[in-house]
Amino acid sequence: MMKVPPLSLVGMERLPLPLPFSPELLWRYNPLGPPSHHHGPHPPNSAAAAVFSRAAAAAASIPSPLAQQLPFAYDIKHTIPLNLASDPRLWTREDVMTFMQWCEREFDLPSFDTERFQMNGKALCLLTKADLESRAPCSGDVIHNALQILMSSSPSESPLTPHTPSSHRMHPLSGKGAWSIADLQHFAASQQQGTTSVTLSPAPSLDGQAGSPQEHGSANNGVHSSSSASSSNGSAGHNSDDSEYDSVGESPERSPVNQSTGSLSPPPRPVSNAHNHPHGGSQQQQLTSNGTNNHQSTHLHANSNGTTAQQSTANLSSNKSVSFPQGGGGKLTNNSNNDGGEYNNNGRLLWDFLQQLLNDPAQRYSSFITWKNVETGIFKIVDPPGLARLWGIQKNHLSMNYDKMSRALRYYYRVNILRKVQGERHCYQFLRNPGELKSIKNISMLRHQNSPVSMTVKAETHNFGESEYENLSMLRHQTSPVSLTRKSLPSGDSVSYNDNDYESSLSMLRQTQSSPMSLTTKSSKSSYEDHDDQDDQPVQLTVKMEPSQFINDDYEDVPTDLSMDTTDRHMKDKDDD
DNA sequence: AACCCGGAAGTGAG
DNA sequence: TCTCACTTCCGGGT
Repeated sequence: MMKVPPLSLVGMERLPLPLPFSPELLWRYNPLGPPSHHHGPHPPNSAAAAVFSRAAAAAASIPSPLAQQLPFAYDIKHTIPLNLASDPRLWTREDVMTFMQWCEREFDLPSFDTERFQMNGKALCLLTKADLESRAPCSGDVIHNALQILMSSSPSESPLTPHTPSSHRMHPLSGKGAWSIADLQHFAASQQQGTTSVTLSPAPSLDGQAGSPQEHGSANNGVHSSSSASSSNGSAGHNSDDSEYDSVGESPERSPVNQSTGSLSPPPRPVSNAHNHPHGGSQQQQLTSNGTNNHQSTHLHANSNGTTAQQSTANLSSNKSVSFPQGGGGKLTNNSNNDGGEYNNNGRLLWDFLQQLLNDPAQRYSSFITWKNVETGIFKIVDPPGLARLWGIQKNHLSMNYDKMSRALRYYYRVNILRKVQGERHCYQFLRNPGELKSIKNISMLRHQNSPVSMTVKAETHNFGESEYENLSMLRHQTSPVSLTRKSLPSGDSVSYNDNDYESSLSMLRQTQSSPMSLTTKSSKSSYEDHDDQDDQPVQLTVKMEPSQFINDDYEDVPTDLSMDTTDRHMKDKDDD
């Protein structure tokens, strides 16, 4: 198994985006990459600003320990006004102003619109480069790079710095607002250096929100709604420091990563809200320092030298706001402390990862993956190789490609998390909403509920109207504990589920509900690879149901005049032809 | 050639 | 040791 293949992240240039997972991810990589970037002190003049920018970018791409080796990084750190803390995240609003004015002088930058930088240092650091550039068009990149260097040289916040559990819980964005391309490249380089393997810690997804076909249609009105949903959660995510974020004039401009990680990585929250409150007021981050949850799942990371983080605690403890109790490094936290008992998989699962990309408030990943119809959960992988690379990074499988990733996607067919949108390349459809998925302890359980194929709806992507969708949604809800399975169609058998089939299926459902069938659990090597025993049956409708979940009345409401064509997934291509 | 499919075996984390 | 959620590889189809 090639986890770290000899490939670089060539092509990551096309990924000028922060990944939606926590920048702490980078910490896991040993900072053993050669300090190839070495730049002299930046010239303190405007002509050198570009050089500075480039140098800073290079420096910023280097993990903190390396950055600290850079004269440049050293310089800027010691050139900023003395009254400024070396860690910009500790700055007050006034400090930010001081810094901005210093930058103006130091780099001969145009005057800033101070109104646009009415924020504290932490908020400033949360701004992405794009954010900064939008606020300071001619100098945002410089500011960004300067901040990156300062942050990088601040031990506690270095993405690559080993850290204590407490540091681990810093605000996901505080360390590094985003993965720069350089980050990725450096990461790849460090991987090639034979540094240790890593476990990535993605940001958690937002639950039960956008992209969930089953979410009440009103909950998501397209991209923007998902964005707003995330945003609302995002603000919720900044618990202890909300007041400070207030200083950020335009919260939407806050770093999307920040938003996504903050909002998408809700610590423990009541499960009941996952479904009922798409916008999850419940997702208010319980970020108090009591955080037993936090510590529970946090890890102590050691770098290659075996040293554990030690230097960060001071900073972090002094900066209360950064403690962001997220499921410790993104472990699948089945934290018993979790009131709701939901699993916070933190984007570790593919579906969650995709949801995070899709629901990115700033839509920064739309060049990789985008909703085609958020109402129905249909999305398109715009850049399959790119997305696969992102996923590979997320999982530390750098040899990931679309072929492999799509195989993982196909496993979701069986558990009715996804289906393929027929006839459209790279188009898939979520069949379950994230909240629902998160409430499921493990996906394999779904196969017992919806095993291999439930009534799969052949939806027309473009005209899958909301009403129709609602029907489908309802149908899926109703049939959630039930699956209709037909397997092993003989070749040439073109029988498909037409409306009549669907009717008969419903009929079966209604019948079986009065005589519930018990679930049979099989163990198999591959959790998704269960097979029913009827494989030899030409056409076999199997109804599996979970009596306890079966509600009679629900099926009374199932529309019988669905205008959609229902078909068995297994039939798809044959039928289409 | 790219995409899509699903079987089979393997992997790493929990 | 077992399960889970993939990952990897593959042969076959479109």
